[in-house]
Amino acid sequence: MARPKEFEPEEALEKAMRQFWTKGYHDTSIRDLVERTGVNHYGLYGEFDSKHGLFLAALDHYQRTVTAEALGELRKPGPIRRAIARTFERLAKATLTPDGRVGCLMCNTAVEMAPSDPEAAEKFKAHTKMLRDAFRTKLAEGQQAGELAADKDVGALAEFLATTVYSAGFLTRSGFGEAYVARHLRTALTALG
Amino acid sequence: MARPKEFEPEEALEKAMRQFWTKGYHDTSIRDLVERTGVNHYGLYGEFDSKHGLFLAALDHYQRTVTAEALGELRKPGPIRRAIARTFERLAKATLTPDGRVGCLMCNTAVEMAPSDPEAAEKFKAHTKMLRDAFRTKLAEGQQAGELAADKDVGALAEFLATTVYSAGFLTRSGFGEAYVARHLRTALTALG
DNA sequence: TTAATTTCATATCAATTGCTATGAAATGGA
DNA sequence: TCCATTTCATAGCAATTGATATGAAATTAA
Repeated sequence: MARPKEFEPEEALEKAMRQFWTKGYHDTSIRDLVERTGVNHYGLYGEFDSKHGLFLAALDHYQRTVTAEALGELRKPGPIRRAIARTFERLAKATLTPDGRVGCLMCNTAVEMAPSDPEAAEKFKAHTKMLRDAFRTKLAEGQQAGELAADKDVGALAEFLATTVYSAGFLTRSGFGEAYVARHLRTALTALG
Repeated sequence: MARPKEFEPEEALEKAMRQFWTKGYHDTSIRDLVERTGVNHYGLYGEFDSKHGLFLAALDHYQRTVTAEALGELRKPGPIRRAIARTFERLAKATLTPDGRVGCLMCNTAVEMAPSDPEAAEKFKAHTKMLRDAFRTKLAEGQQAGELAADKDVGALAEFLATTVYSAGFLTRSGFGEAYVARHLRTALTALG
């Protein structure tokens, strides 16, 4: 019994996420977000309370979509090295979007916001945990199957692989080409022995 | 035959660098820099032209001091693994300052500025080259001495180690503790075989 | 049709941004 | 001492920031 919204919240969130992903938090203005999403101030604030609230929602959206999707590779059965390499490939591909070499939103956010924004830092930590847990499960599976030496520290390797995901995003955003990133990932994988 | 300056340019540059290191470019205001350096607008602009000019000078200063100093470890004779581990230790220590867990200024800058600031991106690339060249020289030396398998790709490993330096800075800035960072560096070193 | 309700579009707010202008203060040469 | 020169301290500039206020437009229940 009122005027209907002219936008889809999920769609606006997706667009806002891409804006933050490209330009970061501080260098993205409300006006940028209004222009990008096509949603006016009233709509954005009604849905997300503030610029900061929208930002946190965008971080959740990133983890729920981009990351969760790529980690699907680790849940497929098969040799661990191939599964991990494919996960890397998918995540590396996600660092290149129509907006350019945007990198990884979580890596970008950690660098820009973690020291000064506890809420953003917490979202980042949750993201890292998601990566680490997914890698650890697959690694433990591989160790049991004899694909990974028994004396390897699965926990340490899982942390290492999670950090490597951020490294790939970092390299892409920094301007290094796909070959450079691929070389880094290949070298990192040798740590599995 | 005029009023003398009341500040030391090099000292002001050092303080400005630490401000950018802590808060990044966009979130550092001229007023922050004036307060931190103790130098007034006139002095800063007379010496560095603009906020952006001061930022670029701070990047040079970082490479000339913090980084160059740590890479000294690689020029000492001795086993390569120990030399690299010590370089990592020194660079990791530099990510912790009186301002807190600031990370690596070049890593921070690459994430924040590289896509939108060609001049900052160039400074970052020069920094990466400095790291990579230093690692490559030491690795080649070690390979000749038989410390590194002959089939190892020294160039790829040098790139990997350079990126690992940024990873350590990233982890510290993100809030991970020293043990976490040390574990990452130890795992990364296993890529040397 | 009317009235109530919600969204839309726009104007505007105080605060902050990078930067410049202005005049006083401090030096050394004449 | 007086003057030219340079720096200092402060005020102020237009532009932009995140956020809010206002009134018109669109919808449904009555």
